[in-house]
Amino acid sequence: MTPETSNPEMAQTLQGRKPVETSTGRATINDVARVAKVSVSTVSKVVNGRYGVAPATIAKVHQVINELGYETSLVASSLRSTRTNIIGILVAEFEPFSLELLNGISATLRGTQYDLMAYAGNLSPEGHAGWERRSLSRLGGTLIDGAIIVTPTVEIPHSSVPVISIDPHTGADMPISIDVDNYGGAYTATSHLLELGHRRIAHIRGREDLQSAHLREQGYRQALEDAGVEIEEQLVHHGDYQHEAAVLAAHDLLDLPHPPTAIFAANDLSALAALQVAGEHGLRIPEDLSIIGFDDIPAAAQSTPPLSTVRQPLHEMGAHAVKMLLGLLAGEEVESPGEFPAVLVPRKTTAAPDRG
Amino acid sequence: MTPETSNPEMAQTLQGRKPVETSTGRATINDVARVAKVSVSTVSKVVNGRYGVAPATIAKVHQVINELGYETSLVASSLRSTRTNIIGILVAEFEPFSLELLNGISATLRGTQYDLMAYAGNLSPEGHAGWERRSLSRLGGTLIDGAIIVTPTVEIPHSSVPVISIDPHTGADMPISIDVDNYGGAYTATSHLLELGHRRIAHIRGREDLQSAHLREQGYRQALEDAGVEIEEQLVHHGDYQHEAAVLAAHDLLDLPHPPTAIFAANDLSALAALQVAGEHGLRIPEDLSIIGFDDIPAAAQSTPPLSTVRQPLHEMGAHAVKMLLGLLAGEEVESPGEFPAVLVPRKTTAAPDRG
DNA sequence: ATGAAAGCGCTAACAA
DNA sequence: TTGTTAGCGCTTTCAT
Repeated sequence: MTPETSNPEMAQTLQGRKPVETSTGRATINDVARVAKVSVSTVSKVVNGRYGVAPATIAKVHQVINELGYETSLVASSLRSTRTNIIGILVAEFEPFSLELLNGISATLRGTQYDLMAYAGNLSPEGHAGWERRSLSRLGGTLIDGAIIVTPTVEIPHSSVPVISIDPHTGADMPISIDVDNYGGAYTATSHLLELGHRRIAHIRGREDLQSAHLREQGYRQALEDAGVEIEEQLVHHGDYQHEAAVLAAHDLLDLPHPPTAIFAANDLSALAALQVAGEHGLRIPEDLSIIGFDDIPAAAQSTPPLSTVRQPLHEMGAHAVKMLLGLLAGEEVESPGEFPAVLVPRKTTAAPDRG
Repeated sequence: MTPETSNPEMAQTLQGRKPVETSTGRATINDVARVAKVSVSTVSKVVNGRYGVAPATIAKVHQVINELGYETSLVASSLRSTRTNIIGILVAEFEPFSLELLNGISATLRGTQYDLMAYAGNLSPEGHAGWERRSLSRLGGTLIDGAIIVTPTVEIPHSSVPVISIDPHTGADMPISIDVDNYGGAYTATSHLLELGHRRIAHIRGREDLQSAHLREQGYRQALEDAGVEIEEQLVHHGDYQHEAAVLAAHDLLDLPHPPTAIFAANDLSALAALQVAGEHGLRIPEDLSIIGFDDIPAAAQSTPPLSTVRQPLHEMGAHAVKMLLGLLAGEEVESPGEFPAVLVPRKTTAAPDRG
């Protein structure tokens, strides 16, 4: 119960002009209170602009705050109060897809009262299923006022804070979510190849447990069917949205006795992998093989040749997520919007098949 | 002092199989302790794998944890203990530059014990000077074990956690920092223009209070001088690394009675602005005007025509920052590395001046 | 092997 | 107008 708990050396600092640091390198509200000779609650009131503090006291406290370089601890205050004015965005990792989204989210949040905290906590030893539940639970309710979860793979439990999910990969009982038209985008990509004159069009799949992958495959199949092209099952190859598997897939596909003239990969990462493998096979792109991806990540524009793809309007999707979340936070009713349109971005990896 | 503080409804849940939720939507260590009929300290020991708990107790506690979906609160535990295993990256905002860096940082952190938290807290009403100090103070010492600060503009105070700064824009007393060769990059960009045959080369400056801007201008001036080209001061125009000012600058420059045939902008954002203005002036790029930027942000590759620029190896710089920070965290001595090389990326906005 | 109790830095009733 | 007090959820001695 003795009040001399910490940093006794700063007891009479107001007269000495030199800036004061706490021994631990960080001033606490207690330090401020002691130096200013007021109670911690008074300091708290000043810091939070509450009514009922004498002007002279306010001035004194502010002076000490400046002297000590005091800044309220996010952690401590968030533990006690409900509002933190921080929006959390939870991602499995910071790859191009999340980064694009983050860009749109950040831009939309500018000028509002909210700060943005992006958290990637995929590093659990048990693999990464359920990262979203863990992260949300660890941050939710205290640190952040609301969350945007990117490509969650499992159901999000009803959490203590409002949640919006972007491009959820399960079909299930998600909270309010934002999605691209996976089916339509795949249909568009495949049709583009068809219109160029391709008939032997292969597909490298996405992760089997994710609904987006299924929808993209369905779009692909439907486009072929509508064009009256029979689907050869050996041209539909396993993949999982990652580089490794796509490299394998591309090898298998190109080693076929009668290889495809075009490949539609379920995402850009896979398409880029196929592009690389095609090069190793001595194939010229797009003369010998057309390749198209899905997502339009930044790297797609920078490959040689630049990758044709289908774009998810990630920027707009992020922006929309923010608007919905702010609505939720303001206590409004919000509804999931329809699917965002996927648009064809033809670059240099698609062309008519070489009839030579 | 009564132990029945919260969630009394989950008192006899072990027999009922259905999953239990707390009334507030989030189970706490107290809920677990009560349901498992042990003390909170025992639960804490189990969660953190401390010695001295009976196997049977461990099993029971784990079972309850699963039932309740309990997850330790980052906020609460970080308030009490020193280690959080979270690295913080502090940015003014999530723009392309920081995002690129984040990408490299994230990749390097993968597989380590650390999670990554990126925080953008520029939204203070007083403008954004000093955001780095505030953010660091708010998160440091408790939430994060170490920090990487991107383009800090003021001196970083000795903080309670290890700090690495990337591309600090002051020349001053920074903590360990990572930097690109601003001078050399600017020299390279200007030389590129010179070699193409340009003589009337304009420069749109960066923010005057930032050292990087001065170095880039010096590189520009030195390259001209070394080439024996006299500098016309009216061709060196104010800018501040932002779109707005660059638009103004480009207008002024192109409205000159004897306009430049080439522009070296202090960063890509400014160059892209110039590109846009040149279009409005009816100029063909690169026939009528060459433009080169600095940074190589993703948007640079996607403009029409794609922007020639000088690249900062942001990925490597981020990776290096992580390595140094991990070293610091492990108690090792680390030194600031030399400047990272800036490399010329000629794209389609630079060409020999049109002699027509 | 287990639990009681103190306290991390802060906010918010409530008293004075 | 100011201070006292009781926690937020957790970790950590220190008893038992």
